[in-house]
Amino acid sequence: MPELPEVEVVRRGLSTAVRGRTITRVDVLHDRPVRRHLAGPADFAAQLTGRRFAEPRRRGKYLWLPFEDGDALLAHLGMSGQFRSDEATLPDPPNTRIRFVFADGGPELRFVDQRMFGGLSLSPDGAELPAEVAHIARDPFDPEFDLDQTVARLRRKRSGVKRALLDQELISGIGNIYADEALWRSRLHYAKPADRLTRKAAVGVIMEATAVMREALGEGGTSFDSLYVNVNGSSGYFERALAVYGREGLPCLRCGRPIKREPFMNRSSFRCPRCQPAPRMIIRAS
DNA sequence: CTCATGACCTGTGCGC
DNA sequence: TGCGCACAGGTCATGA
Repeated sequence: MPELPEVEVVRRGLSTAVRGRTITRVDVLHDRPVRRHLAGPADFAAQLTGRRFAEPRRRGKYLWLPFEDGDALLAHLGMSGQFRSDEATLPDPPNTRIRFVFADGGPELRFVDQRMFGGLSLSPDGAELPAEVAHIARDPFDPEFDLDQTVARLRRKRSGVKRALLDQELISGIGNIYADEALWRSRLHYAKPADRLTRKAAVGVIMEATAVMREALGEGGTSFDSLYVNVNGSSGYFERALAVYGREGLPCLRCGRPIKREPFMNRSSFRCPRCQPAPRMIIRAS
């Protein structure tokens, strides 16, 4: 589930659930999600114990939870990560990997991750911008996001436009769903060379990506009342608002032609064959 | 430097 | 019923 809007929903949920609360115990139930904490699981638990959470932050799909006395808990949800805030009396959800217990005896925080591509680590001095996140570009919700600079860099990429949109060092937060949605709205084929986009087209596809993520966040916000976000994608937003993603064989909402699914970058791309035709082959000089 | 590819994991649903 | 395979919303290391 987690692209920018979903991660932002989680960030807001964490703000409500853990800000101002002090950790008294950390249980590492599986080592893999703390693999990037190089000092090991026991050190991870020891370092966090006794710390109090401040306001959670986000860049792109990365989350970090600063502590009031410095450092931060760095988190990435990967493909299947969730944070859950549950009363301590309730059993762990399946695939619970890390459990945080708090001094106030209130709800526990549980990091749940089926595939374990995500993970947690302690980022020393990471309150402002963790070193692990420094290579990630600003996302379009960032007040300092620079559209002109991003457009200029996009138009220098010698790759297909979808690959460029997914490049978290160019613009962060966009994943497979919102890339496909932005391309459909912009009537662009995923393989259109980024450096053949007009300035207008480049601006347009970034604006559409931003717009679709903003709409998705709005949907997530209205239905959000706990930390649970459905990994299976059965939330209302996905049923109602996606134009192409996951709609293979269904009619294009603009022209009625059946949506095609094609492999691209070891994943699926969905497009309308009429609205988003394959680009003409370009023979580059030298 | 840039770009493309496969590895990293578990679980589910489908066709046979 | 059981098995094998395709597939799942991400990132990173490693090659060319």
